[in-house]
Amino acid sequence: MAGIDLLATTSLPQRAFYARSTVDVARDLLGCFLLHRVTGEDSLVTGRIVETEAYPGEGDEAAHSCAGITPRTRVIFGPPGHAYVYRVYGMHCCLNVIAEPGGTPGCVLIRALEPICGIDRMKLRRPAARNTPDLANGPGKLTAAMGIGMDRYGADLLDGPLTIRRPNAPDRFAIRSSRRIGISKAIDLELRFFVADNACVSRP
DNA sequence: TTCACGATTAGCT
DNA sequence: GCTAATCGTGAAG
Repeated sequence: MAGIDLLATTSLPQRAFYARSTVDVARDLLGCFLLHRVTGEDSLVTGRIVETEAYPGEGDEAAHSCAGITPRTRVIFGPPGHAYVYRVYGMHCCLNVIAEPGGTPGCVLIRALEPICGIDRMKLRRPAARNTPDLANGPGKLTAAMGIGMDRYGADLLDGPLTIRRPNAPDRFAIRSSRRIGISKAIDLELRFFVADNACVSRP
């Protein structure tokens, strides 16, 4: 089974992996695997991260943490390696990974996944998807496919139902960058990173 | 209390 | 390419 193989060929990054610059974490998360044990389900759903965006908290007008510590953004100022989940447009959830040492804001938006395990359950949660790449090729799509909701706000990615694992022998792939998508401030910064020529990226 | 606005998606022209 | 759907958040009054 693919799930068992994944646990043998990948490992859980230490806290220090996340306590680095937001841009470094955003680039290094490409090719890593996101695993989720959905409440009420007995097996994991997993996907390979193929697209991310960096939101360095300091000096980035587009970052939510730019507003300072509020009930919604407090987790961004907390220890790294935790999940920042927020709701956009009143209907979709987006998943971020907290980066930088504790106290320094910074997070990485996970924008797209290549579905790996639990594809049948992803399809049930994403009836609008016409094919497998469409299941998680967008920030709102991947949280729906993976069953990730606001109940994962602040979840520790090193210990809990939501984890990220790195390949022990990373395969070589080209990384491309571009401007971030869907924002109106700091639009010139090239802080979006994605795997080149991957069918599951939200846009080439 | 009120109000404007999204780190989006799906469906239609 | 255009737009409706839909509501929490944060800033202003």
